[in-house]
Amino acid sequence: MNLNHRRNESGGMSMSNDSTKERILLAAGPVFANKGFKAATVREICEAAQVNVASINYYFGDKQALYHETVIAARQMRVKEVPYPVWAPDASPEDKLRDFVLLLLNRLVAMKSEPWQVRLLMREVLNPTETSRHLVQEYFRPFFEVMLSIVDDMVEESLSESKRWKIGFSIVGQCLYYRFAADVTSMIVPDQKFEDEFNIPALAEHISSFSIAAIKAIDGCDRNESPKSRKSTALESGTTGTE
Amino acid sequence: MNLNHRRNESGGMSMSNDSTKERILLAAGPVFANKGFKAATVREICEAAQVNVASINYYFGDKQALYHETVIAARQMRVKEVPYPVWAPDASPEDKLRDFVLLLLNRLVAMKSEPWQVRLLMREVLNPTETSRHLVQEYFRPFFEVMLSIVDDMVEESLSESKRWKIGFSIVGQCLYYRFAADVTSMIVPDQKFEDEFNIPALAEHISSFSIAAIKAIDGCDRNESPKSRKSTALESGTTGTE
DNA sequence: ACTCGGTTTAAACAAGTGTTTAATGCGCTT
DNA sequence: AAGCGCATTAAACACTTGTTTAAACCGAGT
Repeated sequence: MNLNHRRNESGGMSMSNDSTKERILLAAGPVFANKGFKAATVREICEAAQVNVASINYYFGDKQALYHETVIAARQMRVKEVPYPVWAPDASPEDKLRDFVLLLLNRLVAMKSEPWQVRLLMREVLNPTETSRHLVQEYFRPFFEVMLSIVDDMVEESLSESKRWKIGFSIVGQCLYYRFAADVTSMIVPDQKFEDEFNIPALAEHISSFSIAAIKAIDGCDRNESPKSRKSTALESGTTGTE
Repeated sequence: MNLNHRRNESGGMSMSNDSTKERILLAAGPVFANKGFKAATVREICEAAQVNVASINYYFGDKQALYHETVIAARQMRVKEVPYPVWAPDASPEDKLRDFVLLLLNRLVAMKSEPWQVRLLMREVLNPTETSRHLVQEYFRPFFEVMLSIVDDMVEESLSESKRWKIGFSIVGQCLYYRFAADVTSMIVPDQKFEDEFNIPALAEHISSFSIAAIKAIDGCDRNESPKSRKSTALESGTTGTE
C-alpha cells in the first residue's frame, strides 16, 4: 500500500487533454458501466486506454479509487450535458413540472446511444457503495427538492411531508422505469412502436399529464390518509399464479 | 466440457429435501443476488452449502448453468409465496387495480427481509441475459397483460395500444421504484418515517389512488396525443446545475 | 554531458478463479 | 463378500485477477 499515487494533478479538476490519466478515466467509464466493478478488469480498461497495466495503480492508487473517480466524473458529465432549465418568472407550476420531467428523462434515460455515464450511475443506485452516499447528498437530494417545490406550487393546501415524498417518488419512479427496465420494455413493445411512440418527448408528455392529473385529483378531494378502510375485495388467494 | 451433469433428477422439479443439489441451489441464491454472477465465487457458494467445490460442476455442469437454474427457482418461489388474488365477479376495476398494485408490491418490493429472490430478478431486469428473455415471455408479459385488462375496464373509450402500455409502465414504474431505489430512498427519508409511512399497504394505497385519478382524468378529456403543441417555457438552458 | 524528476514499461508476483481428475466412500443387488 | 454405480472428496490444473517491482525512458535544468 504505497502512497505515491498522485502525480500530474495541476489542481482541482483538470479535464484537460488526452493525458494518460484522462485516457484511463474515459476508458474505464464504459467498462465499469457495462460490467460492474468486480467483473471489469484493469487489463481490459488499460487495453482500451492504450496504457500499461501499471498505470492505474500509478495514477489512482488502486482499482477502487479509479472506480470512485469514474463515478464522480460520470455525474459531472451528465449534469453538464443536460443542464437545468431556467424558467420565466410567470411560468405555471404545471409547465415547470413538464420541463422538469423532460429534464429528468433527458438526464437519466436518454434512450439512444445508452451513455455509459447513466448506466454507471444506475449501478450505484441499485447497489449502493460508499460512493453513492456522496451521490445522494450532493446530487439526488437537491434535485428532488426542486421538483417537490414545484409540486407544492400546484396544490392548494400544504401537503404532509410523507405525501410530498410519495408524490415525488411516483414521478421519479415513472421516469426511472424507462432506464431500469429499458431492455425488458423493448422485449415487450415491438421495435417500430418503440421508436415512434416511446421517444423522450412523448414519454415526458405522458408522464407529466399523468402526474399532474393525479396531483390535482389528490389535492381536490383528500388529505385523509386511509379513510375508507376498504377491505380487500379479493376472495381468497388461490394458487392461480403463472406457475 | 463433459456432459455427465445430470444425476439424481427424479423427473421435473423435485424440490424435495435437503439433498446436495438442493442445498447448492438455496445457497447460491443469496450469493448471486448480492454479488452478481461474476463476483460470486463457486467456492463461496459451496462453503455456504457445505459441499465440495466440485459439486457444482457435478450437478449443474458449470457455474453458468447453476445461475440459470437459480434464477428460475427464484421466480417460482416468489410466485408461490405471493399468489394471484381471486376477485369476486362484481368487483370494480378500481378495487381490482388496488389489489393488483398490492400484489405487485408484495411480490417485487417486500421491503422487510430483502428476499434474495427479488434482488436476483431485479438483476436480470437491469442487465438482461439469455435467462431474462425467458423471464419476460413466461412471467412479466402475462402479468402485465392482466393489469392492462383491468385498466381497460376503467375507461370509457378504448385506449390506443401505446397509451395502454404507457399507463401500464407508469403503474409498474411507481412500484418498481421502491425496489430499485430502496437503498437510496432510505438515505433520503428518515428511518422512523420510513417504517411508519412507507410500508407496503400505505404505498399500495398511494400508488393506486395516484394512478386511478390519473387514468380517470386522461379518459375524461383526451385522446389527442400532442394537441397543445406547447413550447417549452424554459427561457434558455443555463449551466446552473448542481455542479 | 550529466543528472534528476516524473513517466512508462515488461516482467513477476501472490492470491483467487472455474474446472477437472483420480481416488475414495457408501449403499445397493447379486 | 464381491461388484457395481452414484456421490463425495482433496488435490491439482490452467488461467485470470490486482498489484508490485525494478529497470528503462524522456524532457528539462544546470
